Amino acid sequence: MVFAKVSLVLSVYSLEYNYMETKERIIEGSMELFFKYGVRSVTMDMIASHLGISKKTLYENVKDKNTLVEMMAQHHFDQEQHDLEKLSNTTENAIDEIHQIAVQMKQMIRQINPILFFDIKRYYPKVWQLFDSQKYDCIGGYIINNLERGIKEGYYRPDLDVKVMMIFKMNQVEWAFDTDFFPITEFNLLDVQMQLFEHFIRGIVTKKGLELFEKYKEHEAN
Amino acid sequence: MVFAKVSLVLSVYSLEYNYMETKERIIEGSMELFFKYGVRSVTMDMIASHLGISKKTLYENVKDKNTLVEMMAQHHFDQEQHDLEKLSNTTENAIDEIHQIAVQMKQMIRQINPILFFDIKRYYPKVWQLFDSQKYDCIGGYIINNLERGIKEGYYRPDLDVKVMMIFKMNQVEWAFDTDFFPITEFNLLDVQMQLFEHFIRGIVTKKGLELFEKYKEHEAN
DNA sequence: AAACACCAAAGTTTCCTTAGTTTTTTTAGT
DNA sequence: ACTAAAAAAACTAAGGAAACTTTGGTGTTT
Repeated sequence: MVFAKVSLVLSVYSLEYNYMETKERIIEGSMELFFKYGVRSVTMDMIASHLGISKKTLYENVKDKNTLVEMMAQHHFDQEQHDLEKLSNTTENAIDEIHQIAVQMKQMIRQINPILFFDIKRYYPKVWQLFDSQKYDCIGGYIINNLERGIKEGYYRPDLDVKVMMIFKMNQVEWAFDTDFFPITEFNLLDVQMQLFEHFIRGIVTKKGLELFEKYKEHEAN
Repeated sequence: MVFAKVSLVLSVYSLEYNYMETKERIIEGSMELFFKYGVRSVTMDMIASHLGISKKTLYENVKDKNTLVEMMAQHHFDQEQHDLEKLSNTTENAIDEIHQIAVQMKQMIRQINPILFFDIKRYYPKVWQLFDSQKYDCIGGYIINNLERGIKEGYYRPDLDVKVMMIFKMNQVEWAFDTDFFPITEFNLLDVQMQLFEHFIRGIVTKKGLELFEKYKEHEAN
């Protein structure tokens, strides 16, 4: 009787194992490898092997490597966006919010081998461009909202041109990922980004905002 | 009249008994083969043959191979849990208990071909994930109880963060099964796990606890 | 800068095995 | 003898492993 119950539960669970699952698995699995080793050094054979499927099956689900990289990047971008959107509703103020953005960026940079950005930019320039424009639409809008929120709350300087600041910030992030300026062998990507992020914040806050920011920084250090 | 009634009851009873018996046999029988040869190399034909039933009968009781792997894993997990729960009531103290856990783990590893874990993780990732979360709920809780018991009895250090230790221990076990770190061709899985288990115990005990642990170790060597 | 050679990896194809299903044969019970 | 159930055998489709072909990135030479 009890045993039959368990068996029933497991049967229902098994039904989810279908087509969408395979594609999702492929994206997640390839993302793990790309994050760890970059794109160029991860072969399609490796991905198939990692997933326990044949190359044939992989190609039945994915047109080619280029498409896979796109899908992976889109997936990651969507996730990132989703995480950002959650912050608007769960943070107390603009400083808390921008501080959480920094924390999230830190986590992302920790789990991604910097060679990933290099590889995509160089070998998959279309993918790079695709997300370059999406970035301005989505994340850019998000930054503008945060800036406006901070101005309203009195934490950011009221004379900020929010559009200029948005463009500046987004270019700064991209610029700091550029290995021409900050060669990987000389600079720690995480350090560079965090340095520039703090610099940006310090440039936009009021006295009141700075005090609050220092508090959050202190809280994070403990 | 009465005779006809009894006969009906017995028929219903034996039908239920037969059904449960077959499914149980299938799980136990497939578990024997999976433990010995892993999952991938054990075919449904082999299982049917091993059990002396036809493939048709096998599929009348089990939806598909995926479901069978899940059922087998659940069955094994339940057994493991049951065995663990018995230890709380039959052991004299926390050291005795954790020592018995080590003994049980040793027995389990002895009877399982390591390729089983590899196969499930790679080819049945959903099954792997299913039991990953269950692990933290059940076995994690059990470890915390043992740690709290040991602290109360004076065998474990009172400043232990039991939650941190639980998560650490569970991740350690999983990590030691990872063939990326410990290739099967170079390492004996049992040795690795026992080494790490002893190291873990030595890290949590008081002086008093260590003396007692040494006693149990000595007793086991004889 | 262009041409060339090399070779690993992307992408494709082939052959085989196995999961799952169906049909045929055998067995057991009445 | 009859029938239902189970076993054995045959079948189909899908997926895996391996082999094969093509491509593109890189290095060398002119």
